[in-house]
Amino acid sequence: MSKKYYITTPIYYINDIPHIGHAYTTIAADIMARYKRICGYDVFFLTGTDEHGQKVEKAAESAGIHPKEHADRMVHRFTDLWQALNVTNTGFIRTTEERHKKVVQHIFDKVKEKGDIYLGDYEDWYCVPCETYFTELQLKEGRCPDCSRPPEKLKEESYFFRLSKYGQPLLDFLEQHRDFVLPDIRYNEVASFVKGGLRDLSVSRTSFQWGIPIPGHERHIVYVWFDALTNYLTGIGFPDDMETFGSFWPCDAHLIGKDILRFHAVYWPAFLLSYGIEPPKHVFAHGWWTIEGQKMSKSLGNVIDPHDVIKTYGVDEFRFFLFREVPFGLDGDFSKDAIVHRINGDLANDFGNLTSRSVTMIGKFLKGRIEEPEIRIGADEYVQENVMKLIGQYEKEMEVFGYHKALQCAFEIVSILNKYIDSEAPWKLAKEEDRRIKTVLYNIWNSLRIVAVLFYPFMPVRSQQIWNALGIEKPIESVIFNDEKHFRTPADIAAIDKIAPVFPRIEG
RNA sequence: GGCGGUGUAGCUCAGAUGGUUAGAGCAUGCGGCUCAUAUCCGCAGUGUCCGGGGUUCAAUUCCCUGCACCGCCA
Repeated sequence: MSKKYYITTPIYYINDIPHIGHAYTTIAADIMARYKRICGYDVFFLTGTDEHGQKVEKAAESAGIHPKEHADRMVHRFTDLWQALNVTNTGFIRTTEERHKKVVQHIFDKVKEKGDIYLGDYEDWYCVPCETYFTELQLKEGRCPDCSRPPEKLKEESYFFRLSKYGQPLLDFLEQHRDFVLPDIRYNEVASFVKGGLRDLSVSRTSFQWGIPIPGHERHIVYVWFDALTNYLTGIGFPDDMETFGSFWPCDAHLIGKDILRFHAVYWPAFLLSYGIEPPKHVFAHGWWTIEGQKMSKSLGNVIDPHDVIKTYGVDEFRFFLFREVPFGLDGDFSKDAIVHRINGDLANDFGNLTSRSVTMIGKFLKGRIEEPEIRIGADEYVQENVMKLIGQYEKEMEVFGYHKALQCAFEIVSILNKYIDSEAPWKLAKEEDRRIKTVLYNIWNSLRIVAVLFYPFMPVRSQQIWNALGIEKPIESVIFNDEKHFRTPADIAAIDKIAPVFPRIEG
């Protein structure tokens, strides 16, 4: 049985227009999925859409259509984007699917039977003109924080999840799984929230109808998080296909934005503990992007459409930028200058130009053939040793979502190769008819082949182009990483000649 | 108000169980090469390592305190 890896993104709210934030999480998951695949894992990569709730109900109503139809119209915004971004998800879940409804109802029932869900009253402040609920604390001097009008107190019958009971179990779990919350700077946040005491959680609503009804009490609709989080179970076949489910659960990683950490790191494991399913292994919370130094917001009109970025700069360039520019987990700023700078500096000048000069030299000086080296000196060994060392570092970083550092390792190799070419000057060796030119270009060819693999999870299309330029025709996505980590004389490759720049400079 | 974090070169950041010249990338200046996408390589820098106090033979690194900013919670 092959090794299994299960990674997820959140399910995105169907009313949202996909932006850079959605793209960020999903690409992050895709990078890991691709990486794990070339490492030999059988990967389940799940994403999807959250399609229930009052806002969807209202949007559909004003459009004069059924909420499901509304969702059907909107879902393509996400699926189209994932296609455009070359995202290789293996599953896609919509919370309006029948299979999901069954799972939510099943879990709800069981947890209720166990006594962890009970019927009570949910009290909140409701601002009629704004049509929004607020908690006592959100009110400003007893008035609506948005419009300053006095809200009404509404009491609604609601089911509650006995979260209060899970404080200690959660603390125990956190204590035993110090790497449950990643990056570790977020761990304390979660632990102190739990230590602060947990209140029971309202998990149903009667104020709207668009959702999953509670069996036997259909006036009640399962409320957002209980419905949404359960998708991670539905997506891999729970409970009908327990064989698949059992092979992928516990989930290796839920990738999320830092805004929904509490739901994933506190509520979700609590639900699972109550039901009796092991919590996931890791929840990784990443940061937020600002745009040209400003918070992204509809009112500022600076929300970025990923399709536009792709059109202007290219898919791989976009994917690359997001993880090269900012350590994964921290906040970052997306700006035109920054992405152009990265493309020109890292990709065109360093990596792209390295590829060009290497390929041209192999074509010009060796007639496009890589042969077994006859002699080898210290400089040649230095390159091999460092490439090996950096591959090892890269692997370690990838294991812990250290994408930023993993890319640094790849660029360290690029830098070593540029220096190597400079110091060994193959064009001189060619003139002098020195046999060592074969050694130098052999090393360069091999290192570049490996670097392309290191870049592959981030830039699948460009990496393939580089492989092709190196005379390798097989699809890079089907490689076994372990087989590529060695220097070797290629047995069967196409003749190597010139290539057009893989990463053209952006002028202006 | 509580808890946690951050404050290091022009910019973005790394770093040391305390100890010789505190680092990287980018930006800047100078030099070199010509295989290459006017690309690459080398050299040169500059820093009161937030302020104050303490521990120590020795602190930017540990402790206390102040200031500033950020995150989570109330």
